[in-house]
Amino acid sequence: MRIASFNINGTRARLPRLLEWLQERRPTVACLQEIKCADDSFPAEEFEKIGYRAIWHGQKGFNGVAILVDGAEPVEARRGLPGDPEDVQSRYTEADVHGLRIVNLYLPNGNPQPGPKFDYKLAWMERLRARLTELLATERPVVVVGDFNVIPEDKDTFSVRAMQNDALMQPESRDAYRRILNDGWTDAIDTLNPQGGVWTFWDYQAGAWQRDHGFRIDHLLLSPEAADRLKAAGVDKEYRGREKASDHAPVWVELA
DNA sequence: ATGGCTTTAAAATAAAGA
Repeated sequence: MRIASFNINGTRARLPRLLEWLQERRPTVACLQEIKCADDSFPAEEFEKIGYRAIWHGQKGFNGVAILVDGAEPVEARRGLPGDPEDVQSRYTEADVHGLRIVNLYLPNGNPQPGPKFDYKLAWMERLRARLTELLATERPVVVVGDFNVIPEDKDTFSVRAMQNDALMQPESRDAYRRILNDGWTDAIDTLNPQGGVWTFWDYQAGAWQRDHGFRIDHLLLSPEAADRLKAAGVDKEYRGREKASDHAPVWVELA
């Protein structure tokens, strides 16, 4: 089965592109971020028409995550990241699909840094680590995907210098990501591409796509029970070059 | 680069993104 993650940057603006990708690539599970719509305006029926059932956690204007499953009903296991009752941003959802726990997240960007948005990002990452530790303890296959907004290492960006002051690659952001991995998660794309140079995001500005000025911030993390089943992982890069594309490309992992 | 585009919301600009 193939599990994909795609920051689509607006469901309505991107709907034809999204339906096209689903039909061409047919992932078993498609996790979406930045659906940018309220719960009652998510176009679930458009996905049902092509055979996908969905759960979603929307928010008017920005954020928002959804999990789509080919030919089966995702069973919602959690909505929202625990640890802060004051946090109302829609960035986290979990579902059970075919014996797997799927975690879909949209981690806060954190810019500008330093500042309250960066503090929120780091606090969110600690809350995430706490929740993922609970999931590791279940000793079940768990797949954690999404837009992490973290460039894990220097090999994951076209230019360290261009990004050096960005929240995505501050030492605090990287350390928090590393702490999560060290708990026992496998970064699927990094494991299969240890040399780096794999991008999942290209800015709309400054001809970043044309110059291949990208970086890797969309990640697929596997619990040990899921990592045992890892067959392949990759980026559907060509979708970034299409008309009205998102600034992210889909990423995916294939499990036995 | 002190955001060079692009989205949403909403009716002209503003916020947010990475």
